[in-house]
Amino acid sequence: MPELPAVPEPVTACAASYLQGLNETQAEAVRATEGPVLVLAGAGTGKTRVLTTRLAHILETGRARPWQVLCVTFTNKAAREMRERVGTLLGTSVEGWWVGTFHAAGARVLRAHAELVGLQPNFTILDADDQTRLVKQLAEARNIDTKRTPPRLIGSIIQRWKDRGLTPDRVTPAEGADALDGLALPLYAEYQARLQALNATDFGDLLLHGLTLFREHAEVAAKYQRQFRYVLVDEYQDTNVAQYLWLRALAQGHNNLCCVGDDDQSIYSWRGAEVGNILRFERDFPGAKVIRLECNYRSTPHILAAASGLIAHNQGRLGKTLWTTQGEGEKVGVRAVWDGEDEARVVCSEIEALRGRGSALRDIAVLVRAGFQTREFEERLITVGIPYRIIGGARFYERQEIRDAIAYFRIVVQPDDDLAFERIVNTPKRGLGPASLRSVHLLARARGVSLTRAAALLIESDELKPQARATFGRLLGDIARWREMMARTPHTDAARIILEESGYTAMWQADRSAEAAGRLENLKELVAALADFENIAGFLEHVSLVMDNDEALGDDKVSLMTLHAAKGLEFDTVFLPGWEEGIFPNQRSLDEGGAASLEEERRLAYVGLTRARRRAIVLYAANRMVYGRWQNSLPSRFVAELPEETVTHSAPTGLFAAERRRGFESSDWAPGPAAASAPSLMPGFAEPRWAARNRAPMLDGEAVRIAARPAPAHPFSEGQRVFHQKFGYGNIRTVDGDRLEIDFEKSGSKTVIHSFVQAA
DNA sequence: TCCCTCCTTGTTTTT
DNA sequence: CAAGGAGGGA
Repeated sequence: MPELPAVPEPVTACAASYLQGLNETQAEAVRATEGPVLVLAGAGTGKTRVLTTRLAHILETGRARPWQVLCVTFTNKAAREMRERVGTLLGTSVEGWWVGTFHAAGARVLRAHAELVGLQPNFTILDADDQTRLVKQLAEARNIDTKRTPPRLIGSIIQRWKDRGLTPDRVTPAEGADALDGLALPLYAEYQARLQALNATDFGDLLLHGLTLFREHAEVAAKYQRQFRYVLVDEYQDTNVAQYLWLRALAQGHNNLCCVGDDDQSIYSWRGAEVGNILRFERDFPGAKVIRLECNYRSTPHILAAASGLIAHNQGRLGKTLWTTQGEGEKVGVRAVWDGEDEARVVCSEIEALRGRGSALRDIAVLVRAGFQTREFEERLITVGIPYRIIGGARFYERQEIRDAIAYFRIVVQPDDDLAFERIVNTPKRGLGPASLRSVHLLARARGVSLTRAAALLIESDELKPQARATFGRLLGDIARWREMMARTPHTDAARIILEESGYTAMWQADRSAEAAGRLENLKELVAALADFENIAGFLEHVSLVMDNDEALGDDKVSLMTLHAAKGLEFDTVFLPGWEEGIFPNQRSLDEGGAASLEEERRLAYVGLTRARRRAIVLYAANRMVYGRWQNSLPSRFVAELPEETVTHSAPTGLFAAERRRGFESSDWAPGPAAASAPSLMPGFAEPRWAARNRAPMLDGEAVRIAARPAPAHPFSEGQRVFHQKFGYGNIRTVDGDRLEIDFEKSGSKTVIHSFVQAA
């Protein structure tokens, strides 16, 4: 560890109470209210604290009233935290304040002036799924081969333009001609026209329309510029061009813009974030004050030095020197393993060891580069019976059943919602196939009316086959009836009745697949969630903007997630598996973005390391199954970039012979002699048949722990039928203590711990 | 309309 | 290898 600067003096005398406990730099960032300020906040330096205190300070000192401060973050989670902390700090409710996500603030501005950009104030906000379906329709109408040019790709190109603040008319002809051979730009224009016709926006529009609004209606821009005396921004390194322009437009009046961020944690360039925004801040806002928060309150010196040494390999950065007052702690473990299975085994036995020493599982995380890597860990965790949760993945409202249910609510509240209509018209199956729908579409297009309207017209005619006609009639009748019911029935009841009468619930009840039970659970949860809202319309209003799936971190479980999902979180112990060339840094990323992408991958590694409070363990495997093929892998270049004095290497004998010259064996991770000679100590686990000879020896006495595990009482017995979240239904073949061998109907025979199954 | 088979394609993802 | 989509056949 390099020499440490002096411990910052805590702010005490004469300071307002909310400044208590801040260090001098943090307090400076709070007090520097006037003019543009960039707070470069390294990982774990208390940036949220600074931001919330700053807001409190502005209000407490009477510099502004609550509605005169705009405070934006990226995620609902961050926004929620901000609101809670400010509320606590000031002892007031923050209801109605401008504290929220970019998109929520954007929507709020837009709702107030929707007509000025050709929308009605009650416009709907579409999500990614709706967008893609819309793009697909438009592409098909143009006879574009959607197999060769996937709608998703077109959608993402449109999204990137929006990220850059470009409406179709502002995309340069050259660029337009370039994108998908000139296909994308006209589709973008059509897409925007279609959204307008649907009275809908996508997420990008919430800001993009705002830009148009400010540009074309100076009086509106001026109103907000006057109103927002202070503008505060979190995670500034993640802003895209549109957000930058939007902020700049709003902050222009008083020029009191405070952006907090860390260029070293910029990991979202691939979705439009511009590191340039933060790097350029001083040029964009002349006279800007830059304050660096460099005192880290989270990690041990070794972890910090490892992360700092690694990130120092990046060129384009503003540079910070993080330091801490904490005592030494453990070095970062760097551990070589044989293959992915071995990796999962090693991590899990370490977790068991930590648990044995009194660590809570909630303080442990496994952070991977890509989602698929969690699978091996899941399997192993299930096998040894360690509870875990996966953070990220499919969000609650993105699940099929939730989206279907919401589409039902949407069509009832707003019968002209074509996207909702299409979604539910034949779900559950009613026999309304593409053939009958085609006539509805044709009529809708010809008359310029919504699909619901068109269907209503059609059933008055003999256009349709009698059966389709009757079915449409029934559906439209149902929708009208539900609509009426909503007016006089408590909305949670109404929701449940809609899902039942539509046959949607029954559809899943009849489904024998493994997920059906879970989906019904989710539907129940959805109905329960409705209780938090005044009515269904209010719920729909919020659902697209503020429904996330943050599983409470409260339960005592190990967390599994991607490095991206880990940003902003911290854990005592962090496992960082898969540090191999090709996986991390990710090959695809490198191929696409070259040197810039390598730097972003490195920042990702930096984010990963700095999540750890006390322990970080990096792992890499000698062999990895990639797309069903075994291949040898090389340790990630990032491994070599960790300063030697901050890490402890270890590898089982025989692995990575070349690296051993760098002193791999002299390590406290190395297996003891007993383990080294006991490859057969692996009850129940198949040797990789292709390499049994070289198998890495058993480590950490894991076999002993498995054998010695006591068998707690549980209610399961042989032959019993059970249900498992992941594997579905099955019958218990044998019971071995707390381990059950189960023949699953869908997934074959698996050994699982009893706590993961329930009686079926 | 449904089911089966073949083929393609495999990062990260908020709002 | 595994999953999801598309297309063909019954």
